[in-house]
Amino acid sequence: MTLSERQEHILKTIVETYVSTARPVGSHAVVTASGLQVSSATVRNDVAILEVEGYVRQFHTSGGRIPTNAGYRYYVERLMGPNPLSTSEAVTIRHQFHQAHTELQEWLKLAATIMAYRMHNVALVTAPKSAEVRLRHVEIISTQPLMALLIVVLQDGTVLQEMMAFPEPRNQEDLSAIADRLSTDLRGLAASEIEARATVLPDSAAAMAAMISHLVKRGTEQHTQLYHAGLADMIRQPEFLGPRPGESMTMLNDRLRQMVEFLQQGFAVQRLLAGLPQASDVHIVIGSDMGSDGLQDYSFVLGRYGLEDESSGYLGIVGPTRMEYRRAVALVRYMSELMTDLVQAY
Amino acid sequence: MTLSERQEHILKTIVETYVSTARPVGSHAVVTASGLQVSSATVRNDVAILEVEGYVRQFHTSGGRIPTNAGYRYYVERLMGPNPLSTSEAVTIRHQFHQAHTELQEWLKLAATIMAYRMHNVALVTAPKSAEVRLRHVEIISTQPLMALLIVVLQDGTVLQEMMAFPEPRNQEDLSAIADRLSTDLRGLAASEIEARATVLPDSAAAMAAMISHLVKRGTEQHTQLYHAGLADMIRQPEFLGPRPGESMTMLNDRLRQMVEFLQQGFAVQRLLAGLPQASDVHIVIGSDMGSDGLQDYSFVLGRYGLEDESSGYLGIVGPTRMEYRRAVALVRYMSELMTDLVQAY
DNA sequence: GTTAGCACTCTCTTATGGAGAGTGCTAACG
DNA sequence: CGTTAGCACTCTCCATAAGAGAGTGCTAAC
Repeated sequence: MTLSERQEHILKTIVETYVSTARPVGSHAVVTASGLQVSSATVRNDVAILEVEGYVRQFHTSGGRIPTNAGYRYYVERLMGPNPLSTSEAVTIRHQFHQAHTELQEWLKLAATIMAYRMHNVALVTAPKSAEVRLRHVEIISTQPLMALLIVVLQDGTVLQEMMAFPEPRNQEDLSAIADRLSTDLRGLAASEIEARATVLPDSAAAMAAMISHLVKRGTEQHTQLYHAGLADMIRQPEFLGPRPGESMTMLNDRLRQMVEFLQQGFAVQRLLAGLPQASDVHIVIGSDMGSDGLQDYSFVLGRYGLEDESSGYLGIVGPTRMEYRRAVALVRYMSELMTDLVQAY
Repeated sequence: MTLSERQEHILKTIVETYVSTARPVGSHAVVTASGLQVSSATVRNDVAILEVEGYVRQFHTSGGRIPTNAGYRYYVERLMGPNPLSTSEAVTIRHQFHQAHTELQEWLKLAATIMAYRMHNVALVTAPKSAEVRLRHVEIISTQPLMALLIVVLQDGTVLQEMMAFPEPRNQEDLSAIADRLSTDLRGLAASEIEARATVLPDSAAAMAAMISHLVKRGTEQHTQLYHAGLADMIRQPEFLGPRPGESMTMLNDRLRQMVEFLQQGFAVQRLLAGLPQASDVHIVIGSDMGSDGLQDYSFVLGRYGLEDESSGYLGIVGPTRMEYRRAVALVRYMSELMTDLVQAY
């Protein structure tokens, strides 16, 4: 069944009011906030329909309605509308963002911090990653007679290192010579090509080439570095200031812990990001949608930045399902642009 | 005034009982837990003295005592006694720790995770840092005609990178030649020495040498990479499961946020660690002692690892003042040893 | 110095009774 | 037939009260 125009207007009002007040929205509040020229009784009839359709729910008989995850989704897909950032805000952000930083790492952190601060929620940013990774340079540093540190620099600037052991002592000069040799031989090759080339090298170099191939491969698949900021900001949200109606203190604690664990376990974030559709626009995940990862209480507004297939990363905002989706989308989109510019400059 | 032997025994019992139960300890509980051959009335007399001396306090007239920060400090300094880890636990840890990891980063993370898991609290580990940092290798990668990525590898394996711009186009071959030249010229030098040498180089190379010196200097002062784990474990502690007696929900929220912000702001951690006395044994900070950083509710058990003045880092455990100090000290000490071995192997 | 006894105090839990908010229903209206 | 006014009903929230429980502080005896 499809909603009438007025019902949509009411749903929109409920979502936006609840998002800004964090309290259940009653029929009277809808009338005053929506500007509709109808009585609260009429609204009540429509709200009853919204409830059977599953877009809103009430916690107790006399306590206004709040949106369900389905309600948020309807809002996001059909009612939200565009919201360009105010130009003044865009200027402020651009200015903050282009402060004297020169390291990519600092930029990534800054991007996360800016988004977190402006949304009062957690922000995620991953480092940009190239689709095809090729070797740039090899360096070997002797640490002990039988051990050395193998350093591999990839073409996108990623640096990987690994310890290696020898059956017999090697000195630094030998190692440097080998490294130079490997650098020139293998420069510009991808992991699989290095592996192939390894078979035609002398024994000692072959072992190293295998390790290098392994490292380059790891660089390809690598859990890209993830930055997040704003956990403290998110905790200030009313969702964490006390148990919700019907919720025990323990459940509040669990809810919070789910987010903390999610952020701690980088792979969970990676899994989420990997599951994104390729469409390059901003993507919204509400209540972790079907995936019952224990993140039902959180929503994600996620975007990509960078150059398709060349060097791209993800960024996004995470917070309680009660979130300013419109602002979040606008902000993510804007930061994507800024970050894309940055990557292109690199 | 100095405490009698029995009073110390009572204080010890109160601390240990409170640490394990998280509930105020009454006189009767002290009698049964301590094994003292006196009545509860006698204990009450002594406890009254402990209270005027400031080692314990009670929240309400009829609610047992809990240790004050001073009480914890007394316990830690005089009553705690040694607690070697059980050999079985040590073996387990050693085994966990020496699983197939080859990257330093992974080891640091693992160390933090192990400590956090075993203490149900937050664990901190910093990367090892050399006191004197010297240049190992320079690499320059052209990204655009007018821009390049400068990569500097230090002798301890640290890698730093920075973007640089040129007034006129440079191709990769030129840049590689310059990098090779700089590598051989500056290898093994410290930041100040590179700066001095820069003045005698031709113009173009001088600018780069200055940048390199700058990077090496940054490597020296650098906020060393900080790893933490176990925030989710700490949140499970009863301290965060509900407001304490007399505490509002907001205060609980604030308390938690203080820790989150502390961990987020790496520099706060660095400041704390920098303030440690040089003594190489484990150091305990209770309720942030005099420093009123808003961390009055937390204690730190901190240790160092690595080789004095050569390559050393910090590790430690952070949690509510109600903490198993003895176990924490033993664990930190043991992990220090393991990490020191690791650094020596590097 | 130690102990038994006991009144006292304070919290925590449970019960009770409005006040307030918002609904759902019914009947009337255009 | 959609819309509206009116009103009883339900449920939460808050303050108050009473009783149980725990632990103390004091006093007097050992």
